[in-house]
Amino acid sequence: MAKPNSPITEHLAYLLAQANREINRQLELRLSKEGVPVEQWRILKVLSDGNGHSMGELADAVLLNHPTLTKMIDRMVSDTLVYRVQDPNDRRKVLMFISDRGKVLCKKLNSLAVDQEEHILESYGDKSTSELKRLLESLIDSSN
Amino acid sequence: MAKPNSPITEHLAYLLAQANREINRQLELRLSKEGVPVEQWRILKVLSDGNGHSMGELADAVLLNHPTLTKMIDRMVSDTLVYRVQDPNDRRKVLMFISDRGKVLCKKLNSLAVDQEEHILESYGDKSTSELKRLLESLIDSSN
DNA sequence: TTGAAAATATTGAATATTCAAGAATTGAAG
DNA sequence: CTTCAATTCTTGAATATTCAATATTTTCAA
Repeated sequence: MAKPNSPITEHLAYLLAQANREINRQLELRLSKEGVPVEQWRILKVLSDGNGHSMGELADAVLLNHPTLTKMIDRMVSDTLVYRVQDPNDRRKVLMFISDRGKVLCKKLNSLAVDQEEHILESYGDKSTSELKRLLESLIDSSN
Repeated sequence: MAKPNSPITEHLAYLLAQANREINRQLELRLSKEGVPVEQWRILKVLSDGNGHSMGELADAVLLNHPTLTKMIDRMVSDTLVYRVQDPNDRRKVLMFISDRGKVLCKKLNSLAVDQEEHILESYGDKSTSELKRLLESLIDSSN
């Protein structure tokens, strides 16, 4: 008998891509109110601990390749949202810091993002959301 | 008292992006054995039902914008994996079909993808995987 | 101490994606 | 019928991303 080839919509990789696309689209829509791409919000959020973060560290944290990050940071420096400082302990590294202007923007973006999370909680449910988060974390863990 | 700003790693949007990136990276790695990007595998898989699918339908199914799909299909036509036929019932539409060569390739890709799914099942577990799939489907549903 | 290898970030060329506009066809209202 | 709006797909220009190569600094073994 013929093996019924599972449709693409049943693959985990596809479901993840689809869910990610949809949620990201919604978030993008909100952040566009401030004219900021999702990646820049991530960068600002990571830097908003006030510490310096190297480019490599940042690239990992915000899920961008090094060259892509470099060019995005160039733009953000032009917009005076962040600034570069050479790491005094290891001069190969560049430490990124958030500016005051960046902090102000980040706050606005955070509340837009919180809006979205709340909207998800409403339509999707408290329980499902936290369970999904748990499973995603554990999937990520098990992939390393 | 200060509101502790939740780190980016706790946002659903971030967890989805991270999981998607990782799983996609793994799949990419396997499919690269045949030199095919993930999106092309999706296209072949959708077309492998043997029916004609319009570009709009395909774009939705494989999570690509229209112009991006058009250009990717151009490449696949050059590689004789798929071909275009004008829809006789609505001449605005183009129906895409998979070629014999495309079918052969798709089979090979399917087994590479199955390898990955099995690898995930092993390291992540049967139960978690099906539960995660269920939650993702329901998230996608609730977003429409 | 020196010199080769590793780590870090950036650059430039090649490639891919996106946005806005265009061409062709259909639908449907007057 | 005719015309105008909507649908479908493609194109070209602008933008963004990636790959490979480069420059700089550090590490570490000989």
